[in-house]
Amino acid sequence: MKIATYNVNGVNGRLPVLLRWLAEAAPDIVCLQELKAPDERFPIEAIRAAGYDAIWHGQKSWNGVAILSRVGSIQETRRGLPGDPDDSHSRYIEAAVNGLLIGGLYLPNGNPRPGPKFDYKLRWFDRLIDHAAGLMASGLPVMLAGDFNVMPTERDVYKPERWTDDALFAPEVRAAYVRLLDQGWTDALRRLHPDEKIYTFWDYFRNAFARDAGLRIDHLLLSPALSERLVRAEVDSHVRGWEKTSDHAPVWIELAEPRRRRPVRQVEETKNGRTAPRTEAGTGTAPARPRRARGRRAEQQP
DNA sequence: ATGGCCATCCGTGATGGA
Repeated sequence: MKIATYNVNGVNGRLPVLLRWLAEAAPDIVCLQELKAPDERFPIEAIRAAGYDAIWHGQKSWNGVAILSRVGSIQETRRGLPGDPDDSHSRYIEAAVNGLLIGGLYLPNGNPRPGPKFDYKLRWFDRLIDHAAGLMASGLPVMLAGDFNVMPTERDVYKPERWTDDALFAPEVRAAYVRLLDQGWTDALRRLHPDEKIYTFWDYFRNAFARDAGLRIDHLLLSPALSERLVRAEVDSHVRGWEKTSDHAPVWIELAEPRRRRPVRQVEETKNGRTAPRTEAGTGTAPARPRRARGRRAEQQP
């Protein structure tokens, strides 16, 4: 199963690029950010014609998030983060899709720093961390995906020294990202590419894409049950080079099918010794993992 | 250090983005 996140920077202005990328990449599930359109102007007909169902939370001019799927129904579980009834920004949408729980998010930019926008970013981040704690505690296979507007480390910025005071790289914001990950989330791109230069955004100024002056700010975070299914994680950076493109590139992961709990006898008959030790079919030989990583079945027991 | 670009809206510039 292929799952992507893409900050489209205007879903209507970007529709040809979005449809071209959907046809080429054929993701199963997509989180979109920065729709920049009210609910009634979401291009649902074109997206259905491309083979996708969708839910969306729009807003005039700014923000806006959506979840697309071509693999079964989308059961919306939440729109908007809890913790601030006065928050009018459309920045979070959550749904159960194809056996996963997916939170699609667009974290505030926060510039200039300091200032009220930066304060809003930190408060929003705190609300995300609170909500994510509940998702993690559920033991469900959960993914948080979207534009986090945070470069986690110096490796994720083309020129870190120029960004130290920016709201995307400020110490408080990076610390909040660490607090989130410390709940047990896995940064999918970094786990599979620990030392590579990976960017997901290149600004429109100064020929940034051609110079590869980029930032890594779009992330896919996996709960333990999903992290162990992660097989690929990539950035479709060539899309950033298309005409009339977004300043972000699509980012995606590939998840293996959930491992089945087969009888031990069947495992031993069908596999040689190389894979048999990895089974969790009651052999007690599965590799040590954090307690949270136990299967759903175990979590449901009192 | 500055400004560069792009999308949106009852627009002819302002604002937000990162």
